[in-house]
Amino acid sequence: MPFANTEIPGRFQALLAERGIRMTGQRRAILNVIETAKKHLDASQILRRARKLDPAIDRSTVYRTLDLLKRHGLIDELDLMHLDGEAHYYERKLNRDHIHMACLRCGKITEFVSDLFETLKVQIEKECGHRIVVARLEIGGYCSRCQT
Amino acid sequence: MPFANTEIPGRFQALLAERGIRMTGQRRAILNVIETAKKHLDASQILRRARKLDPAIDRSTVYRTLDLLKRHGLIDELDLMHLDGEAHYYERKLNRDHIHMACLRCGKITEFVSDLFETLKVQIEKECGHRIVVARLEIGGYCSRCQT
DNA sequence: TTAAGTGCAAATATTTTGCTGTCAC
DNA sequence: GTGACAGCAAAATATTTGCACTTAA
Repeated sequence: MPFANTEIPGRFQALLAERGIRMTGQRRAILNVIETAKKHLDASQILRRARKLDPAIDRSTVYRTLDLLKRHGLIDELDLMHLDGEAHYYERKLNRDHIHMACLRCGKITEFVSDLFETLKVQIEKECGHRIVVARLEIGGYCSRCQT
Repeated sequence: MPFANTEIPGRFQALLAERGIRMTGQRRAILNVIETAKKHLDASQILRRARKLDPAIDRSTVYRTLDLLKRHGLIDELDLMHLDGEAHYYERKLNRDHIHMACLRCGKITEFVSDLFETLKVQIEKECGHRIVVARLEIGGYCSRCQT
């Protein structure tokens, strides 16, 4: 197979290489899972999917890699209102923060970008003299389909 | 501004009584701790303080009471960017949501309210057709004293 | 070569649950 | 009196760590 999925040079790999971070098969698998995920995954789900690419991969490697990516600002950690247990969810950090809304009835997660949110962050930085590194706006409520 | 708490103690008790919730010595102790707290407390800290009022109180009673208060919308659960472990922090829910900003270096938590935040919530409700029950904006960054 | 990374097993941390006896109403 | 609540112990869930072996650079 000329193009195995581990060969897809994702953005993560390039960014980590730039910083001199060592690349391993396990990390490639985990990065691949996160980069191609179509929904928010928690550590267990990432482990399960990564094992399809590299069956021997260990749970602690997943946690260590998530920690690495967090420290390098490549992923965001979400709580999603703890709709389902206390696990954290992870997603690639994009240029723009987005807001997560969790439906308390059906569990659906809706994402949302907002200029007003960006303005709010700037206002906070100005008024408080804080430098914002990460901003997480999570909302719990009822989506349009679940309202009584 | 943080904990601008001008309300009379015992407000929780009154609100719970209104709803026909049974009042026990243990609950009174826990409510008292949360109502008089001057900083955000996690479950273990609440337990420790509540035991000064009622030494036999159990950890599971604390969790069950916190759950009760959450369900009745009397307290908010915070993560505070998981600055110190994975525990949750609790605070009385006030009329107005406030934003929590955690300094990633010194750990200081700063709170503030913002009209723009209120506007943003209204905008989200309108544009997405969601009904917001709880909105949590948590920010990690560096406070004015900790900036390099 | 060798520091960084990994697997494994055990430890920690946080929260939840089953059960039985107790107490607020 | 009775249904809600509490204490206890054990389980469940989520994450971290120590250590010896392996591997990327």
